[in-house]
Amino acid sequence: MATGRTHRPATRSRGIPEATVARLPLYLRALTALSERSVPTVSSEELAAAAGVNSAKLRKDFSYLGSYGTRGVGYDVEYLVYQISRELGLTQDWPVVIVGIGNLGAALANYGGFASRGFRVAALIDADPSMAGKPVAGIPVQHTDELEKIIQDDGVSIGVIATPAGAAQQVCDRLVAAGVTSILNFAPTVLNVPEGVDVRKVDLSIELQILAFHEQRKAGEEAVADAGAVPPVVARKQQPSIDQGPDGDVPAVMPA
Amino acid sequence: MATGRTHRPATRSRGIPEATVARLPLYLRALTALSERSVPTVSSEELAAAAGVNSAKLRKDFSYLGSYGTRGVGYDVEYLVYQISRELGLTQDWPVVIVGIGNLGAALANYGGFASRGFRVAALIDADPSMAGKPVAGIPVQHTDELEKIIQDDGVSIGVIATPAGAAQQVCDRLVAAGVTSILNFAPTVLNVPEGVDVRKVDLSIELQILAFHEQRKAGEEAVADAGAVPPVVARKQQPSIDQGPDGDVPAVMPA
DNA sequence: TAATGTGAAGGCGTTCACAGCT
DNA sequence: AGCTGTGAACGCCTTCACATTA
Repeated sequence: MATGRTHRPATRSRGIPEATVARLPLYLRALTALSERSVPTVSSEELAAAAGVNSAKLRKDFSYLGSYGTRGVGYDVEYLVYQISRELGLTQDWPVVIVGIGNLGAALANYGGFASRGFRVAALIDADPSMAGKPVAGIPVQHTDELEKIIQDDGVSIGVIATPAGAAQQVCDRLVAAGVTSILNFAPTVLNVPEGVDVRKVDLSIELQILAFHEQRKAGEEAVADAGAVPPVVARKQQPSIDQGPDGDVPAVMPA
Repeated sequence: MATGRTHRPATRSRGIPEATVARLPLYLRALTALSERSVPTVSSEELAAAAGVNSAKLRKDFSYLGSYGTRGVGYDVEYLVYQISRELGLTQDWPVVIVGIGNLGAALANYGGFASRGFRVAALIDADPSMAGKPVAGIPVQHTDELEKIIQDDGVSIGVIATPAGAAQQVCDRLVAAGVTSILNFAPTVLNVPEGVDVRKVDLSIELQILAFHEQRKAGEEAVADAGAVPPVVARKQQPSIDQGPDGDVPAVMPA
């Protein structure tokens, strides 16, 4: 253990489950929409529908934050917005650096959702010297050489990596060495970080592959459902060999 | 139940856990890298390290696919690449449409990882008539009016939504009506879809908020750890009020 | 001998169902 | 009467530890 302090906070029952934390932003978004429509209170049922979860889960989630509802009535929208914002740490300002200002980095820099909720783009950083000074989303791009200085001067603790895969680990190492402790990684690579640094990844390719798996499965189920009946009118794509037995069977291809 | 067929496939033990499916692309990526370096075999320990998981989990994951390893030796890299690709449905070609060619949509269109693994950008679609015909990533943008025709002609079953939040549900409805059954949603909205349609979402804002939660927590732990000692040399940001008791306490703000 | 494949145990998250409060 | 808050049951996922096999 590198840090020499206990893994769980010493404070009492502050163990909000990770799954719950991941849903708080969803609730917050739905609540914000209600707030803008000046809706004063909302029931767990209504809010759950707006957030796309079931109401039991929502109530359980909220129970980890405290007893913020009123039985027989529901939740006070404004109050909940504040409580969840505070719990997520959005009542303070988080400066963020984006490294790698290609297509994706530029898209992120222009993303409005950033500023709206406590996040502020402190700097855009790119390794290409010809990018330096060029404004993207109204912010001048700075060269990678400045990375450490920017992070230290602005007290940046969250970094976004939007570089090519090959550069990601190196950028990550420099971010961490300079003091960044949370990283959002868009590069298709596994990042190695020391204990105490959080990494979340967003990976288009993985998401598509997961969809493809289920899509393939659907095609297979169709085939099963249609077995013995007429073939589907629109054969959307060639049927994959849906099954070849549970195990121990001969694969179609066995290299080497 | 809309489809009138059983929820689980009728075929035998093909119940690959969702968590496993989500990791298969990671393994595949690591294996592909090994394959390019002409590494013939790999142990669960090595491959797990490359994919950023522990080896027991990896072996369990692979056990759902079948017995593809050799005891005392490890896994044949090429063979595994093929098996996982097949399992994920990547041995066939998946045409994909991207709707909403703003900064993000353009970034996605230019993303190389697309073509590399079974996915092909069949069309780029945008509601702005002035975009029509303009090439992005070498592909001419088409107007939303063409959406249904494109999907049906090309047999597209996977759609990517990169529109503003306000347009997302409407686009989603049209995609689904035209035959799309898997959607990757980049818009910050909950999408309502009929049974049988898969939606995965990628939400920058949510990811950042989750990071902020943990970041805030770290700051709190530091404060606890440093209690009674000298303050940290670099006070990275103002300490959030780390805790105000487990529950039943008075909040700082109580609106209405 | 070395590393896979897998029962068994444990932990986490979801759902149920209802007690408790307004 | 209505809706929250939550113990309890359930199911999924992870981890352990070792029997099994090349």
